[in-house]
This record gives sequence, structure tokens and C-alpha cells, in this order.
Amino acid sequence: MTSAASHSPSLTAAQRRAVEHVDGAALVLAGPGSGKTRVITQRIARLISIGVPAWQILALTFTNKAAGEMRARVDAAVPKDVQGRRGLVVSTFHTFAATVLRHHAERAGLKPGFVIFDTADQRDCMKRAIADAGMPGRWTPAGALSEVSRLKNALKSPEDAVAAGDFRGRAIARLYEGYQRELAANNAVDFDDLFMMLAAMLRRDESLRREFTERFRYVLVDEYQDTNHAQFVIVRLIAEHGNVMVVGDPDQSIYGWRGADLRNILEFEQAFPGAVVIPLGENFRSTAHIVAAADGLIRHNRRRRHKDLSTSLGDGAMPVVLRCIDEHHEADEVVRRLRDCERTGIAWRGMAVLYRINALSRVLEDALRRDGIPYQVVRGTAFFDRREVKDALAYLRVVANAADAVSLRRIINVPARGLGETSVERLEAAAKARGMPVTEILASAGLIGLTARAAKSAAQFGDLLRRWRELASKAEAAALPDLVAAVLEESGLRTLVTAQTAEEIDGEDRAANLVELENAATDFIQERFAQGDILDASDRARAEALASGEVPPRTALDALRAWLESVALVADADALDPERGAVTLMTLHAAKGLEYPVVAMVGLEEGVLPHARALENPEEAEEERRLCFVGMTRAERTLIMAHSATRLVHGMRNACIESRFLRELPVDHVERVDLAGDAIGSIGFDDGGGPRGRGRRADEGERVFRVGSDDWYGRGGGAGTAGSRGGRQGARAAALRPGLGAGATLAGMAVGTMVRHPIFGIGRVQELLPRAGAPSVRVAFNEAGVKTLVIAYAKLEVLRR
DNA sequence: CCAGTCGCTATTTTT
DNA sequence: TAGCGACTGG
Repeated sequence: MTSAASHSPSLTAAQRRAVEHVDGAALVLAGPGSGKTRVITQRIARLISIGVPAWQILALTFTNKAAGEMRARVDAAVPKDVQGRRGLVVSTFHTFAATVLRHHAERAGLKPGFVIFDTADQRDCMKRAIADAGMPGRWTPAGALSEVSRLKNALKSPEDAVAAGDFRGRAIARLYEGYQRELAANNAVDFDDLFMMLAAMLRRDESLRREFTERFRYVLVDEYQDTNHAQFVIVRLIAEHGNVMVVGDPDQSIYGWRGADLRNILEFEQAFPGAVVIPLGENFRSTAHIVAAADGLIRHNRRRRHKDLSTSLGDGAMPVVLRCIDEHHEADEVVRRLRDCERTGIAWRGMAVLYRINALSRVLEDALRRDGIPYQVVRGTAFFDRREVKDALAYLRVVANAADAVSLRRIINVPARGLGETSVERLEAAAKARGMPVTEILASAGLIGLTARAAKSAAQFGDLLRRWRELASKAEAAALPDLVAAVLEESGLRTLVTAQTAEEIDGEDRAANLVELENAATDFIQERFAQGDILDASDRARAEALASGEVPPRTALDALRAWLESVALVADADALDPERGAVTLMTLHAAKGLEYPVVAMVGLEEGVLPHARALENPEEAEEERRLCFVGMTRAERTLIMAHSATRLVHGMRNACIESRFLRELPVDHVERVDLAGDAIGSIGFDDGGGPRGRGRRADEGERVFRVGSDDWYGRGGGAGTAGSRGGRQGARAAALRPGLGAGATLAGMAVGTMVRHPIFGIGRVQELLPRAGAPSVRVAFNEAGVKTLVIAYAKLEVLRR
């Protein structure tokens, strides 16, 4: 994350303008590698040095990592004799919003102790909302949630959605309403609520707004291209005075699916009239061919704000486009090249492998492990996604928030306490009827129709919960780890998990994960909680009140809530450890803001990048192109861009088309290496067997078909390639699978596959004809007789066999 | 109530 | 492939 520019002693004229900007609005358009982080931190340091009290400065980022780095660098930049770094708020948007809501819970319409629901919890709530509304089938929880999210990011209530109201809109509004009801019943908010509620509160409550406007005289927003409408409104309300500097790059906007609104940056000057615009186009990171290639790619986007990119570094090597046989070959080849780089003296930590989807990491991990190369996969939430860790957290969340029925449901019978589905439903029904949380009703379970045994068990469990809650509210904050330990012990979770660990022979050490969780609690108390939250630390009056004992010291319950909140807001990128001497593997999204001497991008195929689900409209396709641009511009000197002729997707081997983005690269700045040879696609549908040997080539008795990629590219309706054994399964799955890229349906075919032709109708494949350049099939049609068809041209649709 | 099995489906990215 | 939900038998 260290910018190359940070090592150069002086600022460019443009950078200086940005650093020296004081009052009024400014938009810094910071191209990749333009020294953005440096500009931001130096500007903060400078504001402080010219006498602006640090507590009047608010800097917002999107990840904890970025916030941490910014804090550290401001620290380093502010002269030590200046006392005044105190109270500076550098926070993620999410943490900032959550903290404000916690401080003003009642004003926001929340009960203290509210929790932030993660994606799984959200799905749970939505599932119930769908069931309650009596409309299952039509809606998947994920689909409904993304609609609701869209509305929330645009600050639309269910009523607004109705008003917009066609049939579909009304259905969504109903689910939205039901979903909100579920959240409220659990005393929970989702990620989007953080902003929606904060924006609403700031709008509604003038005194609060004034408090913020007067406190934060200087507002700074990093990665501004990623802000959504709600966040924009928050920034505008706080920065009513107009002293706001936003820094971003529309070409690196990759969070549209999360509601990021490109208009925020494209129309900044309208929102803040008189704003100064400072373009930073000079790239201090990458050598010239890399910059030229990336620039050539991004120019294909229409909706952008062009800025010239330039670099003063030398030409360097051209990006290499690798064409591989399949994902194993691709991984081996990338690893081989990384090894070559290492031999030339580049440390492992200076290398990264980037991919569009997490699923692609596995093959790479295998290849790296086999070669004994150290690597780290950047996935911040991975630890908290483990079953035993989620269970432990669910217990703690119930302690922190008695209304959390979603978490309670998760752990009420883990370990088994004889409280199955039926008992839980009875408990929930009774709780609902009395308007009480389920946890409160456990003690009187005998009165509501549970069997005697279940009632006894429920009462015991209720006792446990009460004890923990009492412990939490009486103990001091430092006792948080003891509380966690007590819960793990007394719930029986530790015993259960230890037993499971012993049973699984080569499974991972689940018990150790629980210990790890306890350590995390200890760390949190010692490192983060001790400093108070972002508003505490900066609010002198409060700090003094705390010191003098006027305000009661915080309890383990407060600590627990704060910890759970921080856990809910970890980002994948937060897991990155740049110090580790290891190759870094991560998604393109996680790679934003980082840089490495050597970068390899894999899976550059239609359907992967651009992703098949992101091709429904041109705007999404442009976002995919930006994603590719972000990946390329992470590279300082060496850039490898690999794609494969076939790839295993959902256990099925598919032929693949080279990504359109590779074709858009300016030919003068790219070197192409075709490792798949003349025999292009190696098609074999027998996959799903054990691990493949390394360096796999098309010589394992598989049929080798040529798939003229020129013919495939951008063409609609072309059907797939042929298969050998196992074709039945392949054909079926391919026919049912949503297309990998518009029109280019890559179906598997075998003798016997049923196909449909737009003119000839339905027929059965009789023979596969692997003719070089024009793989064909002979099909016996029911009506039209036997025809020989070139797969790439005939609009064949593969049917169920 | 629970464990096991079968079959279906697969939003990709993340706070 | 894998994870989840529905179903079944003990």
C-alpha cells in the first residue's frame, strides 16, 4: 500500500495544490499510482500544522486497513512537538455511522445494544419476510435483498417504492417492509441501514446536524467514486460549510453493485458549486507499457471523465497475455513465472495474483503449495465464517442483544439440548403473542405447551443466558475475555467442538479457532477498546468526564457490543499483511489501492471477467472493464494476464472465450504468448475425478478440438464444443446453466445429445466431427433429416438428454 | 428429535 | 463441486 510517490522527496505542482488546499470544496481526480494517499495524509498534516485543531478534521475511508494506514502516516507526518493530533477522526464510513448511531441510538429509533446483521442473518430475515408475505418461489432472498439494498442506498423507504409503483415495485415494497419488521424485531440493522438511518437522523435533527457541522470543519473522503447516494447525503449534510475534499477516480469505480453512484464524482461541482478540480494523472508506479495498455483499455468506456495518464518511469516490459489450456495449466504457468521473478531478486511479498471470483483461488493455492511457495489469501471474513466461530459469536450476540432471535435460533440447540424445530416454533409463537423476546420466555416454557423435557431444558438455557448477561453488565470492560471464556465453557460449545476436532482425522483444528477468537477479544480490549471510540477519544469533555469518574466506566457488556460491531465491519482487505514474505492472492476488488512489482491476473475470459452476471447492461460491462483496469494498474513492472481455453465451472468443464478486454488492449503494448498451441481447446468432460497431474496437456486421450476464437468472439448464438465420456452430464448442465456471456453459450455435446436448431427443429447428435478450424456435428433431426453443422455458426441449443 | 441421504441449484464482487 | 433443503427412518 506504500505509494511509490511517498519515497520521492518533492511534490508535483498538482500534488502541491491538493496538499495546500484549505477552505472550500475540492475534487482530486487521482489516477492510479498518482500519490493519492500521500496527498491526503500530507494535507491533513498541513492543516494541523497551520493551526486547525485535529479534532475538527474528519477523514472517511472504506476499509479499516486504509483508515489505519492513513492514521499511521499522519502520525509520521505531524511533528512530534505538536500536541494536536488528538481527536483526529480517521474512520471507515461504516464505523463512523455505527458509532454515531450507537451514541444516539434512541434518537435514531434504535434500542441500545442493537447489532449489525451480516449477510447470512439478512438472508434469514428476508426468508421470513418472503414467507410471511406468502410469496415464496418468485423471490429468492438474495434477489429481494439486492432490490431492498438498492432502495436503501437511494434513501428510499418502502412507501417510496410503492409510490414508484408498478406491480413489481409493490411486491418489492412489501418485502422491504416485512424485512425491516424482522430487523426491528431482532433489534438489528443491516449495512445499508447504517447510512440510511444516519442520513435520516441528520436531516431530521437540526441540533445534531449542527453539532457535527460545527465539530467537523474539514471533511475528507477517500475513494469517493465508491460512495452511494446515502453517503453523499451524509457528507453534504456534515460539510454544510463546504470545506470538503474528496479524492477518487471514476475509472476505478468498482462498487456499483453495492450502490456506488458514479454521479457523485462526475457531478461533484454541481453539488458543491465553486469546487476546485485537481487532476493527478501522473503515474509514479508503473512502467510505460503497463500504463499505456491500461489506458488503452479504459478508453473503451464511454461514461467517464477522461484524464491523461502518463508515467516518467521507463518503458519496462510489456504486459504478457498468456493463453493456457485449462486452469491447472494456467496456475502452473503463473507459478513458474513468479518463480522466475523471484530468481531475479523480487521478494515473494512483491507479487500478487488477482482474480475476479474467489472460487479461482483454489487451483492457484494448490499450485503454490505444491511448489512450496509461501502465499496468503486475503479474505478478512474467512475466519468469522467458520461454523464454530459463528456459533460462538451467535451466543455472544444473544448476550449482547436479547432480541436477537436469529442468533438464538442458531445456537439454541448447539450443542443439542433437546430443543428441536417444534419447540423453537412454539417458543417463538408464544414470544410473538406476548411481545417479548424469546430469551425472556425460556423460563416459563412449561406454560406454553412444550413437553416437560423440552421445557426443563429451555428453562436451564434461559438461566444460563441470564447469568451471562448479569456477568457482562457487572464486570468491567477488561473482563471481556473472561466473559467469552465463560460462555464457551458453560454453553458446552467448547466441549462439543473439541470432540468434533478429535473425530475428524485431517480436519482443521476447530477448537483452536475458538481459542483464536478469545485471543481476538483480548486484543480488542487491549488495543482498540482502550482508546475509546472515535467520538469518545475526540470529545474532550467526555474524555475528562470519564477520567474524573463522572461517567460510569464501561462494562464488559459495552465492550462486547463494541467488539461485535468491529467484527461485523471487518473487510476482506483488512486481512492483508504486507510484511509477510508471501505471494498475495486476492480478488480484484480487494486489490484496489495496492501495488506490487509483479502482478498476475488469471481467468481473463468472457463470463469470468467480464462476469456473466454483470453483462445485463452496458453500465455493468463498463464496471467490469474498470475492474480489469484496476487490476492492471496494480503492477509496477511485470504484468501477466492469463486466460484458459477451458475451465471447470461448478464441476463441469466449459470451453472459454478470451475476455473482450484482452482484445481491447493496444497491440503495441502487449506481448501475446499462446501456450495452448495450435490445438486449441482441450475438451474433456470426464472431470470431477481426482486431482489432476501438474502440467496437464491435451494428451490424455482427450479429443482436441479447435475452437477458432475469432469466430467466437462477440458473436451471438454460437453453441458449444464437443465432449467425450461423461457428455451426458456435461450437456445437461450446460444447457441449464445461464449463459457465460451473452449469446456465446458454451454447451457440452456428445453423441446422443438432444439439440434444437432454429430452423431444423429438434434432433439428436449422431457424430462429432473435430475438424480443425470448424468443429462440427452431424445431427439427425426429427423432421429435417440428417445435417452436418459447424458448431460455432449453427445456432444450436443443447437440450436435456 | 436427530442423523443420514438424495437431489437440486448455483448473484460475483463486500461492508 | 459443494452446500442447502427436503425427506425418511430410527
